[in-house]
Amino acid sequence: MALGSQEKILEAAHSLFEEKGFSGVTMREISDKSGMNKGLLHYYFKSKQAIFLGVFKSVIRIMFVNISGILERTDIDFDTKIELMIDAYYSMLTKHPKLPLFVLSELSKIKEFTSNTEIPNTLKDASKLIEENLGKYKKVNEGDGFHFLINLISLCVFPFIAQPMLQVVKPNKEESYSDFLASRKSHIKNILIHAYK
Amino acid sequence: MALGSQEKILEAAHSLFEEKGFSGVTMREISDKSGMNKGLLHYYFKSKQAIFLGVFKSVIRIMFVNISGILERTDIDFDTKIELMIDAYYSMLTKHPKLPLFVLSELSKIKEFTSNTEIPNTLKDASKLIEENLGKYKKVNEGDGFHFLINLISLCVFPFIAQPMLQVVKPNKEESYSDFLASRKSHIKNILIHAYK
DNA sequence: GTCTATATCATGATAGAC
DNA sequence: GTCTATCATGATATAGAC
Repeated sequence: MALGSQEKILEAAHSLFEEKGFSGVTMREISDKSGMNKGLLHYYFKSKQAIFLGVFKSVIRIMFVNISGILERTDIDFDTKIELMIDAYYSMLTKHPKLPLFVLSELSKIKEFTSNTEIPNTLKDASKLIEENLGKYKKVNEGDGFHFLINLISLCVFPFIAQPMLQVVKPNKEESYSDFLASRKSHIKNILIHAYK
Repeated sequence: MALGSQEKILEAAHSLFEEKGFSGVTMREISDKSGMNKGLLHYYFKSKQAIFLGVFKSVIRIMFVNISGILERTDIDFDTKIELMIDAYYSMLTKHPKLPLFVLSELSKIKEFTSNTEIPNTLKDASKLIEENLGKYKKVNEGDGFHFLINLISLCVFPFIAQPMLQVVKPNKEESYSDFLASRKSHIKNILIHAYK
């Protein structure tokens, strides 16, 4: 798959921004990593912020695309839905372990140009699905649908974003941190299913 | 409490770094916010990194000081320990909601000068306490002590650091996000106590 | 200890040749 | 579309007067 110049720029920018954040990356670095001339960056994008926005929008989609699909399904029971959502998060996190920390970190810094972006709209779509799909399961108490979702996401995502800190604290050094993360998958399923039974 | 020049610099730097990250802050900003002359910054600290390191060390201490104390206690039972630890995290997070995201984000970027810092040592201290104190409770399965600790931290901390994203997704708009966070406190206690019973 | 002045370099962005 | 050259600015850091 031969990438066009614009794609090359976005791809290089993606990996750089994800690693160092918006203000930690220079146009020169994006130019070097993508192999594209510095002038070209400004031919395709009017500014550094514009490149960042392009990256950020695609990254948000990666974060939510699998999960939305599962939330929408009505042909499976509660326990299966839990399993599939955890699988979906793990699939995303295994492919893109640094992605959630990047998104959350940048989102907390962006104040000025939040309104310029379509980010909130992309997110808001998930909001209805939560209420509609989780609310009707008897095992979830009235109004606890959102708690449930947050619990699931917290238990899956946090150990990934806190890896740099937790792998230092981890007691059993014979087991690698990625093995530990993998072992958590069934652990999380058990906890959630028991907690809501 | 009159602050010395060095403290003024660190205090201003703390709030700026926490908000915008290492590379998002300039020496000029620290100078302006602290009211200290730009030249003075270099009189007290040899570089921007040195200021950052001073801030980072104090911030790590804030994150762990309360929790370590509770882990060390042997005069209380399992359920009480859960409650106190959640209270300790909530106390810390309410005072410093942006602190964990800042620490984790910077920690994931720091590669080069990790070894120069004492950060890992500060963290490693918590490691022993986990095994020694949680391992002897019968309710925790063999080897699940670390899982338990990660669950507790994930459920407490993640909703704070993901606030910019989750408050957009949140379905019940009548309830504020901080009210939701507060209501989670008892929710988390219930889940953890039930899950390990 | 505090300040001004300045050195040195890197930054994002533009203009214009090809 | 692609490239070079350059601008204007802002960055960290230093030297030295007071």
